[in-house]
Amino acid sequence: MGTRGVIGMPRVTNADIADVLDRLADLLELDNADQFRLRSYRRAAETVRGYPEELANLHAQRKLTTVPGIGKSLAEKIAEYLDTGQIGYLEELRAKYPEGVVEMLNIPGFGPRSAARVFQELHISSIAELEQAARAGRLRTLPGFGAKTEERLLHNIELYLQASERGLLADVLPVAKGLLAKLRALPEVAQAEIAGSVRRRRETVGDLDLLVTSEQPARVCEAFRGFEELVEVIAAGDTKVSARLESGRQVDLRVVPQESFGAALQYFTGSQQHNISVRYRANQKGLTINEYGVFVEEGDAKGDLVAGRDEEEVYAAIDLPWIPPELRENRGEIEAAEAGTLPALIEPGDIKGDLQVHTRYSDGHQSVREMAEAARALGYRFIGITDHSPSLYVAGGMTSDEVRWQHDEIVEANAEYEGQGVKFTVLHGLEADILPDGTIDIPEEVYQLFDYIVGSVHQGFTPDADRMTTRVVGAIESGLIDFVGHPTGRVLLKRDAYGLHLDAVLEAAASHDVALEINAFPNRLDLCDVDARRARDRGVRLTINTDSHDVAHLGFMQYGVYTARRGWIEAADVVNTWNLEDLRSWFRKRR
DNA sequence: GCCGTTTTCGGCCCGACTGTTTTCAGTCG
Repeated sequence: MGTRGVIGMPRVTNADIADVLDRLADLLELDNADQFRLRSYRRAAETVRGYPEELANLHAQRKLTTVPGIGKSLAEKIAEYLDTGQIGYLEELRAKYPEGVVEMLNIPGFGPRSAARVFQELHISSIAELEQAARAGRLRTLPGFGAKTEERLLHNIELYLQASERGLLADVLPVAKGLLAKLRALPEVAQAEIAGSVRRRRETVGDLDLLVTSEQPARVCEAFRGFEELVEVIAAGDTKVSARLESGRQVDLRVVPQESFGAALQYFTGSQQHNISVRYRANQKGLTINEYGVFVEEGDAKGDLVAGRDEEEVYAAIDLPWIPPELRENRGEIEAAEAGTLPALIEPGDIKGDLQVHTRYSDGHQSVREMAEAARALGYRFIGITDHSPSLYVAGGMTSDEVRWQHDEIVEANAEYEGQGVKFTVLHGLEADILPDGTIDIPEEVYQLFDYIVGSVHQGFTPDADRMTTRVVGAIESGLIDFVGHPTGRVLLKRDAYGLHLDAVLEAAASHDVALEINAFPNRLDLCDVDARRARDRGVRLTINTDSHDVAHLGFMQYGVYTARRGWIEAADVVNTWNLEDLRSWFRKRR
């Protein structure tokens, strides 16, 4: 932030712009701005983060205000940022509130009103100073702050400093399912579901939301508080419990009556922006929606309940079909639902095989045969073995001799399957390095043995987006590779994507009919949802693969499918949902 | 801040829990 947008500097991405808008919103909160004005900034940030077109391009065409939620004022600020790398208004606010005060907003239970007050009235401008003041009992001099507030604050500062970060979906989902099973086993519980971002299958999640229906909500809350997984109860009433897991992750349980289940599930699934749009739409129709149901609006009196038992009913009340949770990000799903153009999303069962799998020939843990058998057990029709090419020494890249031995093994396995009448095929692929000079690491003398080639970047990362783009586009145009593995190189919670001009990559992929991978490994999920959607919109084919290095990894396929669903992807867009014959003839086109 | 087949002004989603302010503001989701 702050220095982008200057000629010759890395291109400003939508994510950069979204970050700036969020930072503006943080500062405006401290400044006690009107809540609706604030919402405009937050909403715009979320829209921009998921927007399929680069705002930098739109700005060049003077079309920023075509983005929903961006009017004259925000367009000017975004334009200023794109042109100069700065926003005067943002700098003004920054001068007013030190960075340390903005950071206080991250402390649980300590919001903008509190942060602004301790700064203005006690001149506290960092979390360290805040902690000192609380210890010294100086905060209670402020009206509304008591000893208990100080005590809680100190505890919450500890929590923030331990940074209970977002977690990978694959780490949190099993925990959520475990808690769900325990809730379902309670005699007072009628129905229980996971809600929140976990249900929307976001790639990383913060809190965990659980929803239960019961006639005896207080008893359910009581029982939940006793779960051994909870190390601390943050807040607890008769219908709601907030607690913390040992990992530091917060869990929120809500209990509602059965007739409200659908309304509550819809509400607690979010996203917040999706719900705002849903409720606004309800208001337009003379209805009001809360977590207990859809009601006819009748002034101040509680109107008649018209829906709420299940989600279908809730959406039907506002004349929409049910919308899959993965799409509920306010990225056009409501408009698509209204127009009857929601995608028929890909499902895990559509996948017929995994096309990126490693064995002991490079850095995998098992043999070709063991991986094949594990894939068969999953009900697949084929598996593609793709060990590393020679230049990736660190990962045991194969020599040409090893490629031949592996090939013999695969031929033998296939012969055996055929002899037994088993409809299962092992494909021989290669994960070839796209080298820093743009060439692709394929041993020429064995090239003809491969059914297909995956091109991936593993070394020579550079922050120079132009050079990275040239490399990847060059690989696509070489005619040698069938798809690009983990195209942006990001590692969730660890490493950002190397800068890549995705538009150029998509254009090349579309015109050369090269697919892009959605790598299903839980810390990659690369392409991400938004990029996958952009690819699909450009007519680029996709493939979802686990990049397994162990039989246990084959089960990661579900996470790739979730990401694809969040990217509005249908089965036909994904080459490994095709029949083996169709897939093979697509591979052969290139040979 | 944005937005407009009821509006270019006046709307903008809604409720639970906490601490302390005896009627509510702040925070969160």
